[in-house]
Amino acid sequence: MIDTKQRILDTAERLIAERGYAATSLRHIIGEAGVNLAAVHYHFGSKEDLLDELIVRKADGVNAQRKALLERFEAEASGGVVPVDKVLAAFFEPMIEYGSRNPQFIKLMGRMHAEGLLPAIVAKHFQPTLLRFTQALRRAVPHVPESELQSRFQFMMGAMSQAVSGRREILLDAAGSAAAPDFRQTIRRLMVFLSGGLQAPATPEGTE
Amino acid sequence: MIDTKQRILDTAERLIAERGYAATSLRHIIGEAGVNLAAVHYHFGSKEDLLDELIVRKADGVNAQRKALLERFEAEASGGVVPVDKVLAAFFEPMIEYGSRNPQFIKLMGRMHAEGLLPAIVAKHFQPTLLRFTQALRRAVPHVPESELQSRFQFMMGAMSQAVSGRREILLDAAGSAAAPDFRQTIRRLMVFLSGGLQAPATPEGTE
DNA sequence: GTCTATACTGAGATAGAC
DNA sequence: GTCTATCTCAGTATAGAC
Repeated sequence: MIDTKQRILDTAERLIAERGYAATSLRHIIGEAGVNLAAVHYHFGSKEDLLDELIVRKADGVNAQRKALLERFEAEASGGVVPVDKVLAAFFEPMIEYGSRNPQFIKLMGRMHAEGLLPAIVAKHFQPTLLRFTQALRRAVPHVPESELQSRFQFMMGAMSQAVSGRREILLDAAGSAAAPDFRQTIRRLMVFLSGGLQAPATPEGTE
Repeated sequence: MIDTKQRILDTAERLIAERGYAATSLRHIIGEAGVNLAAVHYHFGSKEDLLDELIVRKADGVNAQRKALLERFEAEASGGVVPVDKVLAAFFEPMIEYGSRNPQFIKLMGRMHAEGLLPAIVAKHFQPTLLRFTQALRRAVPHVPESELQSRFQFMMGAMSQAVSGRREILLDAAGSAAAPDFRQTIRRLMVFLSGGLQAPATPEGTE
């Protein structure tokens, strides 16, 4: 059948979003998809490459929107500096939009984070977008030295990763465990948090 | 030999810090430790439980110091509120101290994060400490509603996780890749970043 | 160019002898 | 407490049918 590849992709995406990457064996995927084991390696080469394809087909659209939105803000600023909050909006709003309409994508990203796969994925597929945004941030917070800005960008990715994961288990807070906020609200909170963190004063060079 | 258990622990810690958890097979560990495969399961039950023991014997001291430092600050405030920066200091300074004298611990934590194991570990072994610190934070930033404070705590853990990992790969920044800052300096930067993020104004409830 | 059947290697786990 | 032997399941590789 000509749609073998597609069936593998769809089934893999669903199962990985539900159970996680490591916990989803290729044999499980091919069982549900009704294809042969070797077909996976024929079409994708390896389990890891299969995952890559999943991510790419989801992330490319979001990244394009991010870039477009940032460019619009830059055009509106016409030579001026796009403020931090707008840079953050350009980065996160497309994700909110996409995620709100595509809950499986959120679950998939959450799984990727939970298994420590997000950084590698980000490094592989988001690099050009991220470079674009560091440049914008550099202009938005000129009081922060380059080296520290890179650190803050790392922190930002870590916080985002945690936010996207949807995990609340870190604080199973016997006390007032409030209802879990939805994706949109969580990311909004993240943007406020990051805005505060990115604009903090520069850290003094500890020479002690 | 009675020190079989100890030899397994030491060898596992070293190998996992060097190569990562998933990449370190039990057969590799027992090879270097000179013990039998079944001994691992006899003493620890499973590979995962072995990891747990590694973490516990490292983390307990740090957590005790954190708690003691926070309590000292609270005593000094004598009924008043311990400011955010001091709460953060109580949390991170013991880690800086321990990490600076024990580089393998940092590598181990970095590996744990890189493989997505940190959140589970944190949830298992750091829960009481974390609860203690959320209470202190709640008093330090009373303008942030409980639900959002929990979100911010999640973000904080994510940022910390990323900082501890020592990864720079997210920004392999063809351009000015500054020299990697050392552990102490990175955590100091993290504290400044978090201070800004935690004290940000509350996020408006988007009802759109 | 697509797919199937089958085999290979290495992983964690376990039962039972000593 | 320790060790041998074995089990199950994973990802991967290949030979060959269509």
